[in-house]
Amino acid sequence: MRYWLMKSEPEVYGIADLERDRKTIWDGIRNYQARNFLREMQVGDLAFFYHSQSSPPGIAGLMRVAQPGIDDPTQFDAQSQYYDPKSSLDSPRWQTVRVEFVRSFPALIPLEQLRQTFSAEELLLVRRGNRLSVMPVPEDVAEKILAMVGQ
DNA sequence: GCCAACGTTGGC
DNA sequence: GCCAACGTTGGC
Repeated sequence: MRYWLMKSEPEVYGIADLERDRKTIWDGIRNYQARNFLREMQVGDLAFFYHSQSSPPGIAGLMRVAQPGIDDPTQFDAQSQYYDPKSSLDSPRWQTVRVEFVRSFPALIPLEQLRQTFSAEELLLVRRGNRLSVMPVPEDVAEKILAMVGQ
């Protein structure tokens, strides 16, 4: 099983929103490294839903990749804050995935706990200065995270 | 609100 | 291709 971690600000779109919607397009990623990870995703991959810019920040739940290889529609939308005039229908620049809700964790796993448990080598998230919003999580680390919430 | 750590842009 | 300036992310 392949695992990922994806960040979102719960004030903008949190795990509760995904639970309500069941599925969503993970749009608005405008960072090449994050986009490259999105391009690698396959149907059935699992992704931790991370709440950033919140108090405390941490992992709030789990989702599954339902449809990979989607051209992010917001790049073509001149009204969108994610509009990219350098992108075109002929050569879209930004790809993403549709994710589906799996579960909300009974309690958020705080970033602080993740820092105490994993090294920067094990989990990119806890690397100093890390700002990447989409990243892989090694399988053994993912299993330990799931064990923390008794899954 | 501050600021460290990046990523991007653009002049040269 | 270098690198200074600027913009953004995200923890605190």
